Amino acid sequence: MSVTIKQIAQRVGVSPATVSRVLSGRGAHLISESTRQRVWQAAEELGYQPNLAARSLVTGRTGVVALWMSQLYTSFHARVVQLVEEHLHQQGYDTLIRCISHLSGTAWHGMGRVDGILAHEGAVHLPKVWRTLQRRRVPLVSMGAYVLTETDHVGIDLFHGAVQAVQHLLEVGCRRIAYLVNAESRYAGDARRDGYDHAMRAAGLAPECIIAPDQSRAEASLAVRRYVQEFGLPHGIFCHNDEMAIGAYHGLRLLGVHLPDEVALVGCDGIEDTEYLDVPLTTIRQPLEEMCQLAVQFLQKRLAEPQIERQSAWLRPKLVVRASTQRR
Amino acid sequence: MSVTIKQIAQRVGVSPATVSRVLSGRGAHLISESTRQRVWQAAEELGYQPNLAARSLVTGRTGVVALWMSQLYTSFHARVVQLVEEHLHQQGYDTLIRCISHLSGTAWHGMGRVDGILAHEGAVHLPKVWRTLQRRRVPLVSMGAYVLTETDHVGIDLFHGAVQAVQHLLEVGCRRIAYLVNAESRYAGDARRDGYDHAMRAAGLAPECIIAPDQSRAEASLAVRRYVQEFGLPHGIFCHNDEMAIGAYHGLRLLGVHLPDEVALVGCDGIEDTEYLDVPLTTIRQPLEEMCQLAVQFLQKRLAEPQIERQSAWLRPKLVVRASTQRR
DNA sequence: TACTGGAGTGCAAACGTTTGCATGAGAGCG
DNA sequence: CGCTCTCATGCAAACGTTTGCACTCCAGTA
Repeated sequence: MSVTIKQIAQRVGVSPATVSRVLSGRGAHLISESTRQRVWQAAEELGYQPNLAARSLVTGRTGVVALWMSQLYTSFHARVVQLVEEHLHQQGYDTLIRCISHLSGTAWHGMGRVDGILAHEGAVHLPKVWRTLQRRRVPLVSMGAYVLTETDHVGIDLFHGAVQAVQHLLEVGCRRIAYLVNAESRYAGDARRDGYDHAMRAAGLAPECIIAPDQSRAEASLAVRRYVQEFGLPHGIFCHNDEMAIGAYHGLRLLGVHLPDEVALVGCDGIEDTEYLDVPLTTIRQPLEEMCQLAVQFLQKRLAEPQIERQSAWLRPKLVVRASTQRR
Repeated sequence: MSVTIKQIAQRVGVSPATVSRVLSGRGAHLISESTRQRVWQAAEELGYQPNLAARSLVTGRTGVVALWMSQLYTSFHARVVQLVEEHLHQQGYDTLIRCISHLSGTAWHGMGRVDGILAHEGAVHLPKVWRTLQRRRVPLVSMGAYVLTETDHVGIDLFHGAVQAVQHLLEVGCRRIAYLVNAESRYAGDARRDGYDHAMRAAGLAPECIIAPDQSRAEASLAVRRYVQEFGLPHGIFCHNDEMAIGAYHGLRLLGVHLPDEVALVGCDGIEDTEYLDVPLTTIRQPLEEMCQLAVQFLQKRLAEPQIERQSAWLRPKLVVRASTQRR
């Protein structure tokens, strides 16, 4: 059906081996200039496309990297996908995407399809999954705020991010500062939570939590309204992420609360949406460009030299001050 | 290095053919119950994982589908990716993602890696790309508002969407209604534009355009401000998409214009962000769930029976009325 | 008893590459 | 002329599956 190197070989009058050496690039320097040209031309004319399965079978490489995402709901995640895909593409890899949030089982058939895995956030933390990966020795880079330190990883230091957020709120005069978080993230060794607690205690203040059942805007909005009705208005709210911050913003608006004079609000992650609200939100921006680039770089290094020791980087997020914390 | 069917065959005391029949599932019914069990057990014990390259080589199938996205910036695109990945996963396929916006060249090496392609929006319209696909006879489903009708496709009828938007604006009393669009989309046979023009002329009104250099919020905001300063305030604005609508909202707010009393605003696509603004935006919601599901279904059908005739569906978007067009 | 048929299994040939090793032809040198 | 060395190429064995065909039993039937 499709064109093979044999057909090209026949047409040019050389052996398949020669054609392979020219077209795969691996042995092109061994072949004479004139033969090389004739092979390229024949390949062009016949519309040759290499059979990648056959190539993989013998080389053991696929040229594909899997990107495991813990979720894929928001523009934040879209941005990660975009950046990773872009960098992988530049390095000649294709990107296989796999979203963990709606998995039927833990077993993944397609591991043999990829040369390595980039895992964002918790995608890879399930002990069962992690053990499987270890057993099969799949090159893996974990990245994001919630990272697996047993393997190569690029972390975002959101402990520090949370500390910055709280300190900023203290500076603009807040004393009662609440932390808005979803029920799940509350316990999972969450660095934001730890940073918040740490900064509050350092300031001699009592931490308090507003807990929403999930990370959706709607639930965040609801949770904030309930909380305010029961416990009164805090001076400031630090939110687990920007999505929840937008929910909080929404909830406060429904209550007729004025930002930033009555409540100061800080989000986390740095998505574009918080910038376009009537009162743009102060946030902690994650350096996603750097993270994605570094993660791809780590993986590539690992693929080239499997035996090198563990690669690790921690990136600092940056406080971006906007109207939601700027009091007159 | 890794476990093969030969090793399993040896351990169980049968031929590789038998093992293959059991584990691939393709010939399992031919094999006796007891042998089948022994093979499964041995495979389990040895931690067998099939070599997918070898399998692909002989079957000609890969179990991977490519998703071509025209862009990947917004939550709208994230949602498409998520839905497609979910449906493909359910059908046993892995998803290879490829974003067209930052391509180095038109040639794609990895076509042989996939069984078929799902292309969202303009991803596949370049004549060169389209011809290549035709030549290679890659199963292809085009989907979105801007669709390739020469192949299987699931379209969103945004001509009708735009008509609904304009009619709605007319109903709430607008006469001067402008269309906010980016420079590129302006000419590309854009259905929104055509629908807008059609509805305006049907109402005996003159179309007018606000043109931004690109689809970004920032440029949309700027374009609207410039336009208003030069030509005065229209009664209503229909925006090419929600991102631009948010930009317009932002621009109008900077001008101190009040929504919806001074200007009524309608977006397009139906992303979540427009719902959480201080004045939630009326929009035209695309039925993405249905689109993605249908697209996957079409592709599957095509893969099962390559010779069937062209599959086509057109879905109607839905007007979602919110505060930005509800005058008191 | 001889024949038919089906159930269970094995043999061996693909599938399209890559690559270690061998080969042959010249060229350069003494 | 004979030797060595390099350059360009070919040979053939992998890589791990799947699958058409053939074979062997054994039970059922005439």
